[in-house]
Amino acid sequence: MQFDINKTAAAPTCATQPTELRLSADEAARLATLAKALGHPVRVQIVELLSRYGGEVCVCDIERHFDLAQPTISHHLRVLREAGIIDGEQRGLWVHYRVAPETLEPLRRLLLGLQ
Amino acid sequence: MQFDINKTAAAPTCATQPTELRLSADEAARLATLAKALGHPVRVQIVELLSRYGGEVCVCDIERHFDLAQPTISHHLRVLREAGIIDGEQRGLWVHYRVAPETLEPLRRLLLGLQ
DNA sequence: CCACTATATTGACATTTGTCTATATAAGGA
DNA sequence: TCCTTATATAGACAAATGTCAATATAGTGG
Repeated sequence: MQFDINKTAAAPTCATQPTELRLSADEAARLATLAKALGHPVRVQIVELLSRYGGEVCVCDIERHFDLAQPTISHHLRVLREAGIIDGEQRGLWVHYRVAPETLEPLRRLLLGLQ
Repeated sequence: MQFDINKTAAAPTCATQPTELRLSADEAARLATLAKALGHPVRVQIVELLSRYGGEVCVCDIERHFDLAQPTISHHLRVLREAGIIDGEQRGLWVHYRVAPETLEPLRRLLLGLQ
């Protein structure tokens, strides 16, 4: 066995207090999922739009606002739906979407806490 | 020229009112950038942590909370920094990060509007 | 049952993201 | 000046994302 004869004096240590996480891994993952679902301009527009026309917005109307193929809009609606941020309801041939009001509450609380 | 003799009766149309976007493309893009930067559990944890220890958190401390290689943490800090959500300041060998309080305001307002 | 319409799904493909290892940079102390 | 440490950057690579064309699904009405 050898001594480490080249060992130098201990480096100065960082002066800050050690911190602790408050969010569980699950909470952080849930918040990240919500934020990620809002992380595209088209989805931001869709959610903002739905929020102002409570429950009465048809996919055929949403599509008009974007220069994107229909399956692309359908994809963005699915991302929001799977995150629980919006809900769709069939009405005859059409589907109407609305914002699910409770879903974004944890993210809202996070952002208010960061203030 | 031909008549379309197979033309059927007009389909029923969707009964909902046409809607309008309120966000400009730039506003939507900015909001999406902020949300996307928060769209990873590690970044959610980092921002929540920084918000509770205002301006006094060393990278060396942040790293301790995650089972990830140092460059990976550095990458997440960079994503948050480039979105303007956090700022870093060199302190000797160390770098301290803090939340930039104004940056997330537009996202906060969006979420409050969705309530 | 058949034709038509609105929306969703599938599959392909380029781009972006998250992670790592290796290396660079910059600050401090001997 | 040289060594050590903290953090950042570069590069590689697998996985996820955004887009489209093609197709499937489901509802309406003849």
